[in-house]
Amino acid sequence: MDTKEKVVEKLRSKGLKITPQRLAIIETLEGNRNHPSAEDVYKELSQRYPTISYATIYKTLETLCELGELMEVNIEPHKKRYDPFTEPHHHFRCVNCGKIEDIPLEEVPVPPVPDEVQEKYGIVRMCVYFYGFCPACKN
Amino acid sequence: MDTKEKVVEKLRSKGLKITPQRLAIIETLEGNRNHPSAEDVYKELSQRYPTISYATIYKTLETLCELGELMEVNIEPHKKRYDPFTEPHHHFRCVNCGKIEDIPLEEVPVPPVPDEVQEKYGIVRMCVYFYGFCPACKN
DNA sequence: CTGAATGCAAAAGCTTTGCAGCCAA
DNA sequence: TTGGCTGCAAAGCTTTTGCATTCAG
Repeated sequence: MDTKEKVVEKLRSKGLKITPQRLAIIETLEGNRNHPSAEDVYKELSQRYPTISYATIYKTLETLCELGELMEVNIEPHKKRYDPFTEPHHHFRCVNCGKIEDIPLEEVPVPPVPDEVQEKYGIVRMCVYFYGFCPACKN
Repeated sequence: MDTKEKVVEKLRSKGLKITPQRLAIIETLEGNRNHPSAEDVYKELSQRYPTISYATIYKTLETLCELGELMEVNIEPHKKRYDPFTEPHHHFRCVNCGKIEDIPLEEVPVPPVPDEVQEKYGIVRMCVYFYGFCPACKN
């Protein structure tokens, strides 16, 4: 995700409205590396905005995904997580404690998709998920 | 997944019971390359076994996963799918029609996880998901 | 002013659970 | 005989939807 200012700019350029709720959600996400779920965002915001609703959270998160400012991380069955860090990278999930971490491309290099495959399937996205025991849980 | 006979053998060796429902589920899965969901299995079996329940389906699918005879495929955000073909391979999902296909390792080779990463995270599983437009939907 | 966004409540979709009765071993 | 399994119904959890109200532009 870009800076708050740039995201606001992008919203405006698409004719979307800058509401206090959207601003708050963007602020919560800016620089967030915790892969928050909708619930995480709701819990954090409901202190400041007691009347904010899940409907608004979900719709705004979807909007930000459509703008390319946010990525869905479906590493957990039945719960979407969101990642404001949209540069290509992998994800890891601890099967013991559930913690999710980024794994940089450099740590696990993945060669580009061969042209035939790219052509055959019109690949638009590739997700690599790792499961294991995080350093803290390896005991 | 192994052949029906071997899976039955494995169940028996773990002290688990061979029920008609479990047999039917195993039969449905044997050689199935469609990545069925619990609902798919239920719909197929409820003709033959009108009283079979989702509870039984889900529990049996979980049991087979624990035995290593089945793999969860979480390529779809809100629906678990199951794959009896447990050799390493990738998955593709058409963002238009939802069709799921296997992509063999040979088509998109992925180098082994580097030792440092393997050590640091105790990786037990790696999933690679591709999204795009299947040949039929590229129009 | 006006259409888009919000928030509530209800519903939807998938999965899990509690429990009484049943059956494989 | 008996502990594990089944099936029903209910509940759980996340996400979506309908709609009246509110508000940004």
